[in-house]
Amino acid sequence: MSGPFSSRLFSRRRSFLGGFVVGATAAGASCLAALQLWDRRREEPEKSPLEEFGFPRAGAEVRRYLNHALSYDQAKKTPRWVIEHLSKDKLDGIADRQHCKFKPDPNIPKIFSASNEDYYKSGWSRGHMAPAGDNKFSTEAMAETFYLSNIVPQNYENNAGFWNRLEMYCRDLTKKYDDVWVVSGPLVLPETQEDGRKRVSYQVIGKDDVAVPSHLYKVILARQQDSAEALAVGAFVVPNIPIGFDRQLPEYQVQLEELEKMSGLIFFPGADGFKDLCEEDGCRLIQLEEFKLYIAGRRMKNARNLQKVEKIMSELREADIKPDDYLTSLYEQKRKELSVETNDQQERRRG
DNA sequence: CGGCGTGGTGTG
DNA sequence: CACACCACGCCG
Repeated sequence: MSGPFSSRLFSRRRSFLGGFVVGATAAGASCLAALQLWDRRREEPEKSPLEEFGFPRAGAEVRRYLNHALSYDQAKKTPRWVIEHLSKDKLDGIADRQHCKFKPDPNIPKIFSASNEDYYKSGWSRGHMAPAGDNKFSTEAMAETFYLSNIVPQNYENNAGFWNRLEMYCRDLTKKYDDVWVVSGPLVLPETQEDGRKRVSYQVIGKDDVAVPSHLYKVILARQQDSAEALAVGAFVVPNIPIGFDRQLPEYQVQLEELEKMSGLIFFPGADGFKDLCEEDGCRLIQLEEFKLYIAGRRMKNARNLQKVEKIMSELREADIKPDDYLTSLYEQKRKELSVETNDQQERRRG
């Protein structure tokens, strides 16, 4: 009689895991490797001719990282979906993207992986699905978002503009809701041709043929703790092209079921009775002036000399944007700080 | 916040 | 000497 460790049971499990290591820890990896070796030895005598070379397999279904999980599309060399959890405390930290590098995900077999060269001079930027900025609490977690398994080819302007504003909006939701879950991913949607027929076609880039999505989607699920109110959900489909600041988020909202039909995914199978996020919240994205003020603030923090500091302020003036209190105080603080340094340098030079 | 390109240094 | 890599500076 076969016990719980019968080769049959292991065989099923192995095919589910696809032979790849699932999980982020080295300990888990070596443990699974040991199981696979043991499994293969046990299986050997029972193999039927059909099984000799193994059955086709999809590879790892789900990969888990510190603050996100994803399903990887081995043909397109991009994720199918990426899910992450946001909360106020996770957005607070000192992790710095300047020390991060885009690189192939070491957990994904090379033949199924994209490389940086695929993106280089392709005309497309490397767009995060789980954003780096959601992981300021941990340098490790932030570094993991730079794995190319979390990246899709994205229009530059879209990435820095509309998609960036959408990501900021998701982070902003944590001020209003205790828990926010975000699912992001690429789509290749059919287009109607001149003859009226519909066709799916998409560009691929680099020697690895990384698929360029026609659209990106986001599903946002928000929950208020200690509240009897239903979960709020919003689904959005965004074309992978430049989108100006005059565009608002509700213009890109779709019914959750519509997106499920397009993507082939059921997003939150365990939940129902959703309220509409945009009816609940308004779904207001940051406007151009606010955006430029924010950028100016970031630049001000990084400024290394007085010349840069003044340049930031004069550029705002040219754009006819009045600095807010935050930027003004940052400016004065920075100016004081840098002029002190200049004095120190002068003293050192003298003596 | 989101990205890119380049020039200097390290390496075989 | 050619190449890889990283720090830094640049842009929206």
